[in-house]
Amino acid sequence: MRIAEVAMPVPLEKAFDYEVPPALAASVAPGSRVRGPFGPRTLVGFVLSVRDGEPTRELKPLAKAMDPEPLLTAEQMALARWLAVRYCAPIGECVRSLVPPSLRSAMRPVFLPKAGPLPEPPEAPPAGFELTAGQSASFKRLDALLEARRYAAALIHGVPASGKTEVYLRLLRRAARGGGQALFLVPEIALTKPFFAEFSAGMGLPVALWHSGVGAKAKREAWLGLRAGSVRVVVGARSAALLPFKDLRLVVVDEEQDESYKEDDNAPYYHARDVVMERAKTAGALVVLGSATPSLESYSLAVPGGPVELLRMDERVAKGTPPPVVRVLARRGLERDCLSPELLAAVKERLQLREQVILLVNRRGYSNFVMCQGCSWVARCPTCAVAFVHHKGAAADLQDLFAGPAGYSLLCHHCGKDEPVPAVCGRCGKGPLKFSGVGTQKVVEELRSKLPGARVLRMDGDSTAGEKATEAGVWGAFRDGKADILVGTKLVAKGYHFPRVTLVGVVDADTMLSMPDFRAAERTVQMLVQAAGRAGRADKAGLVILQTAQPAHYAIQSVARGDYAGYAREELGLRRDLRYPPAASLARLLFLGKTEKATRAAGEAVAEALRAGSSDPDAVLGPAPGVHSKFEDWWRWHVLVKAADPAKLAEAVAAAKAVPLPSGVRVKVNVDPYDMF
DNA sequence: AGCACGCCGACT
DNA sequence: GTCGGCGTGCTC
Ligand SMILES: [Zn+2]
Ligand SMILES: [Zn+2]
Repeated sequence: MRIAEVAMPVPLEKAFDYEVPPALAASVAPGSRVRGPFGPRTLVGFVLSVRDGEPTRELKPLAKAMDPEPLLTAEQMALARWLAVRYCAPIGECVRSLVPPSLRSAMRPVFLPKAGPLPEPPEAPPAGFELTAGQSASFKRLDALLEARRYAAALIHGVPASGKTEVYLRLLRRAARGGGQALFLVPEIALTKPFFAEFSAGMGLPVALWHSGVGAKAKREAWLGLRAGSVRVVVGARSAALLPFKDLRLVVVDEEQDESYKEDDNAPYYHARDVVMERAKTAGALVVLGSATPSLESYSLAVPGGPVELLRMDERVAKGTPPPVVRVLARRGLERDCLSPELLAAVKERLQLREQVILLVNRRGYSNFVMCQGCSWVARCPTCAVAFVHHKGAAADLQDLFAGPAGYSLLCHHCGKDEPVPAVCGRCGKGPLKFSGVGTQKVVEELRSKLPGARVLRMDGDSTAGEKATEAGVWGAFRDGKADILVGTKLVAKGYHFPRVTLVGVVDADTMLSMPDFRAAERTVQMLVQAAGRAGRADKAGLVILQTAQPAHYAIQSVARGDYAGYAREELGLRRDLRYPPAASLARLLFLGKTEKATRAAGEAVAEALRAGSSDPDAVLGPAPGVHSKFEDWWRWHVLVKAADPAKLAEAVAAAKAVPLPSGVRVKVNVDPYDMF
């Protein structure tokens, strides 16, 4: 009997065997879209493999082959299997993620177009462009790697405005010659209409656009065109990493540290950078990663003799421009005002020059950390090294245990450790301790009183649906010069540039360093370097003034010295000691339930089972309530599992999935997560 | 995830 | 006496 192994679009680990009726045998192959009975209903799934043999159980026959040819390529089927293993995700969901919804379950057959005549990109770059020495050296090296037509990966570590984009453009154009295909990954936030228009014009041949907002028809056209090889260049956000290619030769990942490349909401929880590197290996293509602040994931691979080649671009294109300056203002945290006299003076000076200022303030809510105002010690979990969060008795039963004077306690959101609030500093034994950071409201009030007459806009950026419109209004008003100072929670906004901003003030770097997340320092460094790159103009150096009570912190020191390599070395050492990515593999098992009791019980049961069955119980952390302990009526608790490598992690995750959960509780498994809240 | 089957409460 | 609540279990 001919048997087809079929992945159905359900969140189940396994695939299902079906009998292939002789009439369908000719059109059922790996990658074929097929319809078959599934319990009481019928579903459209994808064939993983076909074999002849004796069934070990009674099989139902497939009802139909949907298309004349397999919709998915062999490479895509292999990719689906890789996704399922790498991210501990159900195979059906992995296959599903590779097909746009309009093609996934279409009842009409999908005909694959044949590639027509292929337009060639213009050989010569547009005139009037002289590359800098740094651009030229990077381009030459990368072009040689591209010409070799073998798998290779390179990381361009280039200061902001070093002209990485021009290097990408020339490489992409080269890759698209002779039938080749190229993928340009761009962070969601940078993928604007003007950007796409300029990029398409620069390429000199049709470019497909791919992101979540692209309509069904355009997606279908792009997907089929790439599959056939007639579409040669595609620019897209995260999900473009999952597109089909006929002859992939180059992938460029711009701003490779950008967290929008990680799918953190739905299975498969993939990282686009990992996906394109895997695909480039099979296709024999070149991957170029670019960043001013490389992720530790990439940077740790870009060592001499390592799998990624490091290229540096330290020189800015506009050579006359003075480099941005980062000034560290040490504060003790005792001050009543949140804006130091030095910062205020700098703001005043910029306003007199009719320039603009952005003051960055962290979002509040999860930023209630505990810091000593005497010695700047921060209360951190001894096992996780993550800042404790100062909680107003979250769970009633916890409150009973640790009813301090005011019913507060310290909670580690990684492992769930719960401690009474200390009376004195854990380092100097004195104090006083302070319990919260600064909010935008307070900064605005202070500006009003100390700089009367300055036009101030405030942006809290909770980015809820209702606030999207007002948010755009604020960014627009600031760009149009309707205010001098923007007090906000983020530095970049989709489609906005602020050439008149010459000063970025980071009001409270300590809050960012003390976010309850093992990546807090990495994010702080990236934000500060990006801020420095964004402030300033062609004729004027940008200035970043950051206020911190921890001027000696390794992250702050590295930024002040402009020593990213030093920072990365230090951080990587810590990640190794504490077994966090990229030095180890990490899974976040997020439990979602309608009642807190059941949700927590699920976490407890799984954590207990994992610890009992493991020779390394310290590798299991939690359960702990999420930083967002409840979202849209769902309670959230999580368990973290660490492992030396992905294979060991997969074993632990499999064991976790075998634990029966209380009814009404779901679990989401996120491997190497970025979202820890 | 769906979808059916199951066994207890309050309706015509 | 049935209609329907959603707990539990299975899907080749
Ligand atoms: Zn102290
Ligand atoms: Zn902890």
